[in-house]
Amino acid sequence: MTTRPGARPTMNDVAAAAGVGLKTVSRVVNDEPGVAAGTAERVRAAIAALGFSRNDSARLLRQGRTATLGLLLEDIADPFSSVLGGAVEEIARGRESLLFTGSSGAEPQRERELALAFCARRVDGLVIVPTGTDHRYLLPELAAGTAVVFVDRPAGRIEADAVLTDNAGGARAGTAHLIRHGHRRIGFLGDLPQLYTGAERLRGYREALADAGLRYDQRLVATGRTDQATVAAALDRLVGGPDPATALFTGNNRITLAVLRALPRLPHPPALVGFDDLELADLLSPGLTVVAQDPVGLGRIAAELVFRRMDGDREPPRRIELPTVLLPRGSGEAAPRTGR
Amino acid sequence: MTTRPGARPTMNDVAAAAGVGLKTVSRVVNDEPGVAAGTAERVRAAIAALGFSRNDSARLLRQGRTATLGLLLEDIADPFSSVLGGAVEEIARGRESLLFTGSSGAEPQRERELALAFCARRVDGLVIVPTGTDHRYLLPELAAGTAVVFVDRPAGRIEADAVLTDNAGGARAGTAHLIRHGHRRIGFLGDLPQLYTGAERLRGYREALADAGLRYDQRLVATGRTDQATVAAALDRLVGGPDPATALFTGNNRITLAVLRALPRLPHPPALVGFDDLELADLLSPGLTVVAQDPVGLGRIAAELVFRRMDGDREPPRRIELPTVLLPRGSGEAAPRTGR
DNA sequence: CTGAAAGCGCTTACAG
DNA sequence: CTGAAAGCGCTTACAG
Repeated sequence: MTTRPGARPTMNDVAAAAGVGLKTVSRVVNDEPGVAAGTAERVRAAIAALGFSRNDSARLLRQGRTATLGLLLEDIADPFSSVLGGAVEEIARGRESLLFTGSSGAEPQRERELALAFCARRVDGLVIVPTGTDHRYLLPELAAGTAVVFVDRPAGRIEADAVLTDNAGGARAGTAHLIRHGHRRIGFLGDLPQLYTGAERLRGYREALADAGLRYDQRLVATGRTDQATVAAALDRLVGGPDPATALFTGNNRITLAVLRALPRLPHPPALVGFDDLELADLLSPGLTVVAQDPVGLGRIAAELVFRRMDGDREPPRRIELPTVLLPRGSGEAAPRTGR
Repeated sequence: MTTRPGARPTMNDVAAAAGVGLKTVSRVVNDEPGVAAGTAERVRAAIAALGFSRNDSARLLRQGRTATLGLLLEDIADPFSSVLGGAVEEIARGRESLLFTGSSGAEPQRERELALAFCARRVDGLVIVPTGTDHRYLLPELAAGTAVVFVDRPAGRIEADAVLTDNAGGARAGTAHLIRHGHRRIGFLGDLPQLYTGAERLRGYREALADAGLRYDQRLVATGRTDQATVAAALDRLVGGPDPATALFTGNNRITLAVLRALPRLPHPPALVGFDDLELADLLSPGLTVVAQDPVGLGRIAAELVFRRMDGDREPPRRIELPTVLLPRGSGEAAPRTGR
């Protein structure tokens, strides 16, 4: 049976066609008990004849929930974001929840617009990789009972759940690894220290130096933009001069990639440990040694936490830190050239 | 002003607080003209005092649309899916549309469940990377006016828009590239030929052989599962024996990766061209020659098409094929060993 | 076993 | 300039 495009039959249409009340149709559609077999059969026939399917948006409006989670990433096209998102999706699936997904593109303004758009749709919960540093705009939503969990970076200026990587610990371990292999001049190439993860990783680097009794030398540290040209210039600075770096610790994936692309130009490539893993890292020569994060764990635990909050957990905001894993593959185990 | 958690003020609450009618609140909230300045001010004060924010789900129910697109990928965590999804997101953003996202995990059953769940929420349109081969379950939705566009693979058993890669052309070009470099024994490692993309790429491989007057030899073709062990075994078969392959064409990313991991074991690594690009492909040694697809283009064009349909385009279903690009980086330009 | 009425939070169509 | 009534497509609470 064909109806004109755009015209969907409703429960009312089914009720009329079957010659029953609206509520009886609702009972059949939702498999509620207490409908005579014959009545149910007529209703089902009408449903099939009209091609009826329940409008879940209307249903959920009446029920006062949306069975929907908002997932706000930095950039869905980025492997870290998408793997994290995949883990959130898997947990959400087990809870019969659909997912609104959006990317902030690292723009606080867009983060806010999207987060509030999700809330305006009345998502039951929000999992957010924040970009901005002031999340007071979410206070009314939190007060209204929306569950919000921050991932990868903590919330700014509000108290909220956060699931984070042990950034400082990871950077400390990666730097210590280079020190253990004989390096004393270790360069750090990182994000802007205004970014939470950037600052934490720099802190870990400094801690490792201090642990080993090495002094912190600002000339070995470059933080800023992560495009190829900027990183290449910073690299030249760190490995040039009278007392150059013999090893590098790179503070994130984009920087690691830029360094890898710039390394072939150098006569004496430094040892290298990168923060965060890359898909083909083991196939490079030498293999790329990294401090690996756990994006799956971040997403899974954040999603589990947001559902726990939705289930009524009213404990004070939690901060969970996931450990990193050092994966030695060759690039981080080279001895310093000057040490030979 | 704090309310008890879970209790959101509605327009009715605002109207009561401001001492005006419901419709006046609606006018102020939606910036409609025709409200006296003083009245509007009182309403805005009440909105601020109560912390009101409009429920867009309720609004959209009344308006008969959802301003939402459903995006069904194979696996959001996979780079191809996520890059394609990012392009869809960007187009959707320009149209003020939110995105429901889900992954079929290559399971037809799950694809169907998710697609129908999106439709039950009454998404305005659906962009779907199909896994199943029978999409008649979408006929009622299409009849009801939901815009549906298939990406990467065409729909099965229904007529619908499809935005595809020129799989056969790409595989043909990649294979011809190897032939041009002197190879006469070229192995093909591919997906199951039941999969659309797998079959098309095998077809392109055969066409290139025919173009060059080379005969098709089944002993040089392996199709099936794409896990490491299966691919490694197939590789051994193709490069072993009396008349081995001197070059390989790999039919997708997972296979290319598995081959790269297995290659170091071989005494005489064959030349290699892979279908689909990898992030670090240029940093391998030798660089990996690939036939690159355009996941951004696929997503963007599919999204533009779905919006055009939503805008009322009733032309017959379209099939759009995007070209591939051959990127020579070293692995595909090695001459055959036996030719030396 | 069945269904009429009210309501979820808004907008639409209309009247003053 | 303002607002009461009806309605979007369902469920809830209740009465028979």
